[in-house]
This record gives sequence, structure tokens and C-alpha cells, in this order.
Amino acid sequence: MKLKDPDKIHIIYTATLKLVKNNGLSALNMAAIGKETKLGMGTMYGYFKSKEELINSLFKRLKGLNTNRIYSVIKPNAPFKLSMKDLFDNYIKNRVDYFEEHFFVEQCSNSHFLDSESKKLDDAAFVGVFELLDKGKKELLVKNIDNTIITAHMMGSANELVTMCMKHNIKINKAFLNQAFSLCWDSIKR
Amino acid sequence: MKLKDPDKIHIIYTATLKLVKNNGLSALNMAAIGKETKLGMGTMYGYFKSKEELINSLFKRLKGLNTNRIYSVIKPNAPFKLSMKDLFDNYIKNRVDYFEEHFFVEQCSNSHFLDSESKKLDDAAFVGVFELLDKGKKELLVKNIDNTIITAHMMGSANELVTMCMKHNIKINKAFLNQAFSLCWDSIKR
DNA sequence: AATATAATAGAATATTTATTCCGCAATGTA
DNA sequence: TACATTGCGGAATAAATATTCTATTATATT
Repeated sequence: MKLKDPDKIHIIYTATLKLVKNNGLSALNMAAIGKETKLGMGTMYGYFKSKEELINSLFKRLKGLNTNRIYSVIKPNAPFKLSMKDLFDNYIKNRVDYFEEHFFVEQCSNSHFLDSESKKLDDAAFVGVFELLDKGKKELLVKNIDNTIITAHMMGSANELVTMCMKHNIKINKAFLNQAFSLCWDSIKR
Repeated sequence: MKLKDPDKIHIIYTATLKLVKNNGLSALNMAAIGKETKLGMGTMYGYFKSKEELINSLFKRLKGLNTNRIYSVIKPNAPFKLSMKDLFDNYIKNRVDYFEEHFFVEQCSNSHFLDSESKKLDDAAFVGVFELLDKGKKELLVKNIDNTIITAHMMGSANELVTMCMKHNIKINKAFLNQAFSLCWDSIKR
């Protein structure tokens, strides 16, 4: 007998990300994935029982990966401002390096494709920032403003900066990161 | 003879916004619009020659409306910080009051539905902020950081704040606006 | 009120897209 | 090498959706 090719799922994922980046989630269809991967319909449906399952499966995988990647950078006993800067830089670097993935996740978040399990995952991403902010507040380094507001402010800023850079083809370097972080730091510092 | 009902376009627009808010752009279909408006297919196709034209027509209308609404609040000779605060408050109020409209615009921006004309419109929205920032820099009130970065920072922050409020059902009041603005102001002030 | 014209509803059709099905190919096992 | 089993491609089918068509209705004009 023949065994399933362990690479095919990855191949399908990669093609899906590329297609969504180029045409948006709303234009994604199985025929296009088949063309891009050079796989037959039957093959794809051997790995995913529907288009919806494919989308949700990829979404969940990416959510997990990205959450790990982002927080892994915080060093346990580093001073607060440094942790903040590491997190900020890493977050932006991540958004750029894995642009396609983030774009896909964003498109899914506002679509009708996500099942309830995926939607849950979609929420629990900010926890690590909250913890860090609490530490900063304890040390009287951070304004006494609700974590939700501060987090929205910083994440929103970071996301929009990346979107803007991708749009205008701006290369992100140290100087850029320092300027961008200085805006965020000055906004939250006590 | 009978004349076209001048309200129908508006009725179709309203239903479209509602449906996209509830189910996302990718789930929008003409049958659903027909059901929501209680109009027949033929009627809708009397006003729009295709689904694509309907989407683009609504997109263009909203882009124009919103750009006007946002900048109309700036008083010509007000001091810089006050102009900034007015703009900020008004922008957020606008995002909340016209949530459906902004959501629709956002969904369209990342879809394959927009024609080239719509895409152009999609860009030219930040000009007013740039002008204001230049004024602030001339008065040495604003950090000497590229306008694009500052604007992305502030817009990103404002947008995410609104998204967050809508998600957690947080009511936006004066205190909230002041806190949110204080973050932004401290980040850009020299 | 009668007529002509255009709007309208919704069924019929065309188109697009998801999913299934089946013959063939590949490869583990004996 | 032969067999059994499962993977695979892609045509066939099903389902969803956009668009057109036509009989009917409404109303400006006379």
C-alpha cells in the first residue's frame, strides 16, 4: 500500500497563504489551490474534509505558532523597559517576517469561516502583554490606565506601522524601530 | 409610466451594511440582500448592474462621506493641541457612530472586489492629518519624526481602541477619550 | 378613466465553486 | 514479482450564487 505524503498539508497551507495574500480570503477557492499546488481535488479532500476545515485548521495552527513566537523573546528578569522594547521589536519583526500568515489570520477574524473553537483562540492573545504591564505598574513605571486601553493603543500602533511599511515598501531597520518604540514608550511611561 | 423609487438605493445600501456587519463581506450575496430589503432580484439589478458595482458604489460613497465628516471638525485657528484633540475625539466618535460603514470599508479594502478607482480613493485619507502635524512641528510642539510614522501610530491606536470597545461592549465617554488621547499626545509631543 | 411606459417580483437560467467519485498509479508486504 | 491497499488526479456532479427574463403591477400623462 501507499502512505500519505507528509508534506502535502504544508504544501496546501503555503499555497493558501499565497493566494489569500494576493487575492483576499473572499476569492479563495479550491480550484485555485489545486492549480497552485498542482494537486488534484481528490488529493486535497483527502487531507481536509472541506474548504472550511482547511481554513480553520490553518488558522488554529498559525495562532498557536505566532503567540509562541511573540512572547518567547521576553527574558524573565530583564528590566521592564527592556522587556517592553524586546516585545515591541519582536512583535513588529514577526508581523513583517510572517506577513502572509498575519494577513491570513486577520482576514479570517472578520469572516464567517471561523468555527467557535477558532474564535476562542482569536481572543486569548494579549495575556502576556497584560502581565508585563502589571509588572511595570507595580514598579511605578507605567501610567495607571486600564491595561486593555494601553494594549489596544500599542498593538494598534504596531500593527498599523507594519501595514504602512508593507504598503509603501519601507524597510524596517533599527532606527525605525527606535523611533516607533519611542512613541509608544512616551505614551505609557509614568 | 412609473418612476424609480429614489429611496431604493439607500434601502439596498442599508441592508448591505447590515449583512456585512453580521456575516462578513465574503458571505454577502444578492439573494440575502433581496430578502433583507424585500426587493426582487430584478429590482436590485435595475439600480446596480452587478454585485460588484453595488459594492464599489457603496464603498466610494462611504469613503467620501467619512473623509468629510472626520476633518470637518478642525477649527481653522484653534491652537494645535486642541485641534489634535478635536480630531482624535471626532475620529473615534465617527468610528463608533458609523461602525457598520467603517467595517464595510475595511472588509472591502482587503477584498478582490474593489475596482482601480475605489483603490485610489482608499489611499488619500490621511492628508488632513499630515497638514495638521506639519503645523505642530513648525510650532515645535511635535517630535521631529516622519509624519507617516506618527499618523500610523495614532490612527492605528484609535482604530484598535474602537475595535476593542465594540468587542467588549465598552461605552466610550469623556474620561475614556481623555485617557486615550493622553496616550497619543504624550507619544508625539516634543 | 384609458393608455403607455417603466418598475417590480420572483421564477428560470447561467455561472461559479465545492464536493464526490472512480479509474489509475504508487508502494508497502509477502 | 505479485498482490493488496491506499493515495492520487481530474472529470463528473452537486450546491450555491449571480444574472436574466417575463408576466404583472403601478403610475405619470392624456
